Amino acid sequence: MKTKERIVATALQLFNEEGEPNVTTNHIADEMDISPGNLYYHYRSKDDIIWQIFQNYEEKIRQVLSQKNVNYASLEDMWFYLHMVFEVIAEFRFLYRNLIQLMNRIDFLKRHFRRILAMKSQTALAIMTNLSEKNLLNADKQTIASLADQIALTATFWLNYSIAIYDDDFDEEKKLSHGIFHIMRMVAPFLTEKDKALLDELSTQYL
Amino acid sequence: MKTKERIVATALQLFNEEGEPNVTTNHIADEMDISPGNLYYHYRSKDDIIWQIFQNYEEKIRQVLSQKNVNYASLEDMWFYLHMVFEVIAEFRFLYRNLIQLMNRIDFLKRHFRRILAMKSQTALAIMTNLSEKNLLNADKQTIASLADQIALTATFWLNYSIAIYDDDFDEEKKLSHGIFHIMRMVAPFLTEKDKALLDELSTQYL
DNA sequence: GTCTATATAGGGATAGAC
DNA sequence: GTCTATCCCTATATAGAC
Repeated sequence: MKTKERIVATALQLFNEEGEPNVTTNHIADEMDISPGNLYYHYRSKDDIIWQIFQNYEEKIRQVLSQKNVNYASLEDMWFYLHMVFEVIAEFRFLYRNLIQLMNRIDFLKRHFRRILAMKSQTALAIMTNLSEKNLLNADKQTIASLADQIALTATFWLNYSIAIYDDDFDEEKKLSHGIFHIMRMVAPFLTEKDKALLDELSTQYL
Repeated sequence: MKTKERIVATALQLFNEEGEPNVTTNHIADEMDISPGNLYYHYRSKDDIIWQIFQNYEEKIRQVLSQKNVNYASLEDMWFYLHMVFEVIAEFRFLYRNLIQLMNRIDFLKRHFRRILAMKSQTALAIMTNLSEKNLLNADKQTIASLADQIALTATFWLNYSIAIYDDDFDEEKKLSHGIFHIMRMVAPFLTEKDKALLDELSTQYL
């Protein structure tokens, strides 16, 4: 791996572990065993590094959110969608932990994140509309629209919520699947009896 | 107002306006036309000021969340509850904007906020259980429990969500009532027809 | 209680040699 | 591309006079 890529990889790791405000450019250079000057040869500023990480994030999340090649036709598909979204969020969790501050500091990031958030909502809406048309989800348009927003909000802030509410050493992996179940339970009242049962079964298996 | 109180009041105002990380102790002193030295005579550190503000917040939110003197018996009561919660959140919104960072920095704050969050969930649960027993809310226990958590999560992060999603100059007041409606729409599918109609009416009035 | 002056520390970032 | 050395700036916090 080239130095330029290593900087981004190391920064991401440290940001996720320590929180972006607690990680200085010197820390990053130290961790990589390079000099601070070298780091600044590759990136003009700390925000430049963050911006590069964000672009990597954006590429990944867009792939998940573009519905082109997938036809969501069952509850499992929705499950799958949520799982992928939460995976990407976990990989770039520092972005979500300090979202407002980062958006205020880096204007590009604000605009791009806003668009991604809208996409999340739209994708959730598309999936549920699809399920509704297949009679797998029994809810009117208004309810579905409201659920879609709610799913986007919950996915975005679930990690913060679980940090706020659980003990610190609570297993990372569990937090994620807990979040997915949390969302599925919001949808549960509108599922068919068969899918409700499936969800209950999965609950006992995973939680 | 004594200087000690003015410091807290000014700090709260600046934190809310500029974001806590962007406000230094010098800014606070400047804004008050006192010297930085004087500020440090009254408070040992910046975190000490934040801790004092937090205690003021805690007192207010506990009053809202203690259900002792209120018997929630109608949809309007729930509305009222949400309104009061959102008011307090708005008054201390800087806490919510940088929640994770502040919790990591100030250990007391973490523990206390955790307890308050649990109370929010419990109060929402109590209200809805009450409504359910009066047949104003038609949902099973599992659904109600899930809704209660969802309400606590949404109330906590609604402000961040609206900052993330809306234009910056979007009216503060509207953001709040928008959040209340958002929560009410989550509950709507389980309301009586009469209350659903009431909600729709209020929607057209307020949004 | 309040001021002025200052210590201390650390972070972001650059210059110039190699 | 990489290093060393260093500059600049700002933030928290303290000392000591009034």
